[in-house]
Amino acid sequence: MPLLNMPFKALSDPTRRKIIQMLKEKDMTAGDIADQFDMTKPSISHHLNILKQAQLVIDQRKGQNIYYSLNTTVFQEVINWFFNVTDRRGEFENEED
Amino acid sequence: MPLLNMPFKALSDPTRRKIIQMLKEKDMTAGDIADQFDMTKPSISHHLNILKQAQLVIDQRKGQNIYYSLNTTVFQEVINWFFNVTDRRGEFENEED
DNA sequence: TAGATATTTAGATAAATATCTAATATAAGC
DNA sequence: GCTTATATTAGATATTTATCTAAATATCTA
Repeated sequence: MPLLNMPFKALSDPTRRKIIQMLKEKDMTAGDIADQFDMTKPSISHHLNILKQAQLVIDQRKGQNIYYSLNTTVFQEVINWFFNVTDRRGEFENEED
Repeated sequence: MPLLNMPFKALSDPTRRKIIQMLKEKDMTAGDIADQFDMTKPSISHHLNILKQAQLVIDQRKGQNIYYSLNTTVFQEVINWFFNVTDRRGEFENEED
């Protein structure tokens, strides 16, 4: 099954895209992330889990907090998919997906 | 509402991504597209409609056939979203979405 | 205009998704 | 060890989505 399916699915939700953009600025705890949304913590936790499964973010516990940060490697693969479609291409051919 | 939401949603489905990649190679009729999938024509028609609403494809009737082709302008905006996240950036800032 | 071909629209349904509340886990501090 | 703070897991529910069959629309041709 397509490697890129999970990241594409993960990025199809506006809340998750916003989380990505927040993490671009700085690493954040789950709680700090949740505070930025009009949504319960379990809901945000669910979104973070989907981002994590798609390998778009990494989590790391520090004491009571769990810090989330971006994992840009998968983004590169998604960008390559777009390059392939628009013919502008990255470094390597990518017939994936 | 985020301008990029529809294209992101549209691209979250593997069938639709495959259609995009087929259209990258050449313009195709709805029927020819449907033939490449193990799925009914109405289902493909539905997928084509979602791609059209997201402005990722354009359709044009020619006689009995309706030809679909890529509309790369919106792809560029999506790519810019990724550039913004990965800090590699396109030509303009894009705080959209 | 009747029949054939290409495609979409309508309506139904099963599966996936986003969200909530309540309960559980994990760590820190007294 | 108990209490508080942070975060996740479990379970329920409403909405969205992908898919199908059947019906409708549009175009061509004889």
